[in-house]
Amino acid sequence: MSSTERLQRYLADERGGCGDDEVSRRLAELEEIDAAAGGPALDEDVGLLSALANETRYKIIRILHIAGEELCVCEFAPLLDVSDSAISHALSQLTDAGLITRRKDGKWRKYRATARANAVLVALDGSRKL
Amino acid sequence: MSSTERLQRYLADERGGCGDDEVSRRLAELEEIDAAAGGPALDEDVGLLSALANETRYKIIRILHIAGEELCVCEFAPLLDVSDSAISHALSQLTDAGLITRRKDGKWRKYRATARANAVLVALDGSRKL
DNA sequence: ACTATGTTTGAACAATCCCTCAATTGAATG
DNA sequence: CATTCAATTGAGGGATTGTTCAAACATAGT
Repeated sequence: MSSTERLQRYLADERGGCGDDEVSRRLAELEEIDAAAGGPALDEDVGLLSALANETRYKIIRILHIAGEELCVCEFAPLLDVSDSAISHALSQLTDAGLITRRKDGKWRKYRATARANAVLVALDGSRKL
Repeated sequence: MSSTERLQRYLADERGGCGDDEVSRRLAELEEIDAAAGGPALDEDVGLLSALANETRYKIIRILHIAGEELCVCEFAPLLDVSDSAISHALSQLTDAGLITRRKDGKWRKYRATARANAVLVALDGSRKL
C-alpha cells in the first residue's frame, strides 16, 4: 500500500476526509477513472497520434485534408522535401493508423484522408488559440 | 524541373490536359494547398501531437479529461506505472505543448486539461469506428 | 534551523524513430 | 519479352525519445 500513502496524506490535507471511508471512496473514484482511461482505445489512439506526430506525415494528412479529394502520390510528392521512399514509408504508417485509404489506378496510387483524420485536424484547427 | 516530370505525365495520363496551361494550373493549385498546409500551425500541431503520442502522457491527459477537474499529481500517479520522475517529465512536456495547466497549492501541484486537449480527445472519441 | 515530504531537474543509456540507399514489385507500352 | 516508370520494401545508421537514478528545489511542520 505504499503507493497510496501520499494520496492518504493529500486527502487528509486538502479534503476534509480523515477517515478510511473517505480515502477508499476517492480511491474507488480514481480506479474507475483509470479503468475508463485504459480501455482498448488507448493503444489505437496512441498509434494514430504517433502516426501524425511527424512533420512529413502530418503534412501529407494536411494536404489531403485541404485537397478534399483523393490525390496521386505524384501530386503531393513535389510538396514534400524527402525521398519517394520516405514518402512511401510515411503512407504505409498512415494507412496502418487508419488515417488514409489507398486506391490503385493503373500504375498510379491515389490516397484520401479518412473521416478520422479529418476529425482530428478539425479539432486542432477549432481549438487553436487566437 | 525534374520534380514535376512525373506530375506532367500523370496529368497527361489521367486528366485530359496535355497542354502546358493544364499542367501549370494544377501546379498552382497544389502550390496553394502546400502554402496552406505549411503555415506556422504545423510546428505547433506536430509538437502537440508528439506530446500526446506516448502512453504515459496520453493516459495523463485522458485521466484529467475524464476527471473533468484539476487533480493533484499524487492522485493520478498511482494509476501510472512509471516513476514520479517520469511523470514529472511527462507533465512538463504536456505543459509546454499547451495540453495542461499547472497550479501550485501549498506543497501540492494540481493539473488540469486545457480546452485544446479536451477538443482532441473528443475528436478521437467521436470518430472511433463502432 | 532542521527535517520530512512533494515535485522537479539533469545526466545517462537503451530503445525507438526517420531518413537514405539499393533492390524489388507491379503495371503499361513498345 | 524487354523496357520503362510508379511505388514499395528492407537494411542500415545517425538522431531522437523515454525511462530511471541521483541530486536538488520548494514548502510545511517541529
